[in-house]
Amino acid sequence: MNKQEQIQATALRLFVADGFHGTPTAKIAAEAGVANGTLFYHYKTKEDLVVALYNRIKDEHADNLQAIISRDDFITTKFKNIFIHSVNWALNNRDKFYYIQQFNSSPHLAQVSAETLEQHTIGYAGFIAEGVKKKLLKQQPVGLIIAIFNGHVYGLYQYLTSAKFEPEEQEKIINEAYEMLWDTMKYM
Amino acid sequence: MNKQEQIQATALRLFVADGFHGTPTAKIAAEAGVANGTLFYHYKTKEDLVVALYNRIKDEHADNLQAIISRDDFITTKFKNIFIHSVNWALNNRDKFYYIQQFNSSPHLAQVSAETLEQHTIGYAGFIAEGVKKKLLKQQPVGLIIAIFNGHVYGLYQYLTSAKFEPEEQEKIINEAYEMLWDTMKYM
Amino acid sequence: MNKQEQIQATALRLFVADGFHGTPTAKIAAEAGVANGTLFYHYKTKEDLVVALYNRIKDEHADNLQAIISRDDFITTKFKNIFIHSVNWALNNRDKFYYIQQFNSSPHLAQVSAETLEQHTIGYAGFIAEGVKKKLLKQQPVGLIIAIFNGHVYGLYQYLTSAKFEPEEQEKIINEAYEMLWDTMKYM
Amino acid sequence: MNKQEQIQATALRLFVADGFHGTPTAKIAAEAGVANGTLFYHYKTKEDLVVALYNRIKDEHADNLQAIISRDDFITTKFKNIFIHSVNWALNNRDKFYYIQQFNSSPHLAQVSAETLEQHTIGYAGFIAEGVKKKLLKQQPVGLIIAIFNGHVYGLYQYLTSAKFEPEEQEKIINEAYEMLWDTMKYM
DNA sequence: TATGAATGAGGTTTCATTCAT
DNA sequence: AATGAATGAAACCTCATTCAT
Repeated sequence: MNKQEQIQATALRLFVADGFHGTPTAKIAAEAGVANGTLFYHYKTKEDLVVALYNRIKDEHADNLQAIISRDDFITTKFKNIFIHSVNWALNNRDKFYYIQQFNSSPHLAQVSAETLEQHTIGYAGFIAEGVKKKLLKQQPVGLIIAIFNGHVYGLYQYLTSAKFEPEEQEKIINEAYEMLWDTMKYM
Repeated sequence: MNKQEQIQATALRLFVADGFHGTPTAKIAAEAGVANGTLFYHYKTKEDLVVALYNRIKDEHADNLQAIISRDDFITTKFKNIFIHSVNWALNNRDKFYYIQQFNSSPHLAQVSAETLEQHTIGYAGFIAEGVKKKLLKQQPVGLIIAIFNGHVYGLYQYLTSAKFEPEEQEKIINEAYEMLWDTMKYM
Repeated sequence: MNKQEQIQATALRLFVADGFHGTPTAKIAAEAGVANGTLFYHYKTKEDLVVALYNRIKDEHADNLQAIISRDDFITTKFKNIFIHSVNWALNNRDKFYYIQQFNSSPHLAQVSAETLEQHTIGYAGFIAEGVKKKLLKQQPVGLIIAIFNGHVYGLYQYLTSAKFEPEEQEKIINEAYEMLWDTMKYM
Repeated sequence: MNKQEQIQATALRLFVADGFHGTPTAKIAAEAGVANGTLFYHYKTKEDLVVALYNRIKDEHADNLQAIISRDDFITTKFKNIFIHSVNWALNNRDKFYYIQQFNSSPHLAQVSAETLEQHTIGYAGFIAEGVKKKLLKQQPVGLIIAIFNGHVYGLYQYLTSAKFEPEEQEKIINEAYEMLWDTMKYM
């Protein structure tokens, strides 16, 4: 892990624990084991670091989804896999998921160009559009379907993290939540 | 509007625009038209102001919902009304809705006692529990239903604010989204 | 002397001794006996302080000259008095005079509007124009005469400060330098 | 142009535009097209670069004057040539001339030994002394004459750079300013 | 109840300089 | 002779908070 990665990993941990503004750059540098100036050698400003971290996580998640979308499965299978994967990714990467939420409801979001934001959902949107076109999904705008899909993931995540569930229990809940989502999404 | 209210109204506007930490107390005071010290006369600390604002908005929203719940309607009607009202409230009070999100995904949340948080959903939870018991809603934990309900509201809100819709168009979308939600929630 | 004046007086002393950039704001505050933040309460930035100091000294000097110009003397007498006064002012306020030089040959000068700069010479320029018109001074552009006048003052100042002269000796040199200047300036 | 010269040329340009302290070494290196470390390979410190640049310019100017002084002309002709040349050099090398002013009114000046400073005027001073001795110039101390001479050059320069003059107009002004200077300097 | 000058701890950022390559 | 990543001291500035009025 090079210094840039050390900085990003430490920043993620601290941002999630204390918030963007609750985390001094000096603390990030210290805990990452680099000098104060090194952080600013790699990121022009603190804001730069915040945004870079966001983009990296988004990219990482988008790449994962892309891998699922590219697989040679039925659309309905893909749809389920995307849901299951998204929820599990969120649960297994709570810091990253929380960071994305935090970032999305902060003024930092304005620093990310609409273009960049769109690219994070591009493969995804194409896939949903196909599902709508083939009348496997409800005849609603792609944007609406994605938004509700994400809301569903978010709601389920909130529930699962509000208490401690056993692995099997958790799996069962996810599957049931998927059935509920499918009731919402399926054509007819 | 007295000075306290001026301060809260200004704080809300600025917090939403620039974030909690992007908004100095001095700026709030200046734009509220009061002296620097006045803010601290009414709120012991900045954090106090942040939390007081959160609680006031939450209370306001909870009171609205309670009014709907208390009406002498069928449960299913109430359910729909709550959804419609929640979405419309969010759309008509974007600053307040955004503020709640922002607050929820920030370390400030820890300042609010679990007790206080619970009180905001108490009437609401009872109503859902009744729906489950009477087999009008899916046989799932109340917490899960509420979480998914909120996720649905949130997803729809995101969609409706991602572009400019005409009033009638918006209303139509909300109704369709409600149908989708109902598909998820209804028993059988 | 209020805090603002303490800050300006200390800043002048330190800027002259160590230069603008060689003088930390923290040092100014400390030696002025005020808190660090107090400096920034009165001057938005360090640059602000630098410019305010410049303007105050310029104003002070311009007021002095104006007093001489306003006296009911012959123009030639005024001319001599202005020269003598300027040189003596420079010698008795070395810090201020040096500060002006330092400022004039620094990028800070660009922060002062042309308008402000002009106001510092306005009474002065009118007086020279009158002398030219009445054929007491050489028939040259007012700007050129002022520039050479200032150059002469500056040159004499440099000489007088290059070594230690006795008061009478100094007075004699100033008078002789005035005669030299007058040879340059007089009509015919 | 080798790397050292690139660095000096870039440094001059940037120092004049932004001041010594307004110009980071990193910027000099970048704009000179060399690596950060290269600057420090050639100059031990930034101060070293600043002083080296000063000395190089001073030497260059002194060499020019020496060439004029060495010519087999009448003293009065030399005197005029030195003045004309000095003004023209300043006008044609505004960056260098400005740099010298800036340096002279900065704490950097203290880094240059008195000895070095003297060497820059040595030939010059001898020539003036001769003029005084031969009663071609006023019977005043050499130092005073040089100081006023320089003040005159400086004043004229200020005037000529305060506005845009046509070449012929400029030449005429310089000649008239010379006549004014000569009125000051000439014996009787 | 309200003010606003004053505070000082602490934050982000800059930048001359070093050093392994 | 040249590089550029890394450094850390120190700079400027912000801002929540206090307090005498």
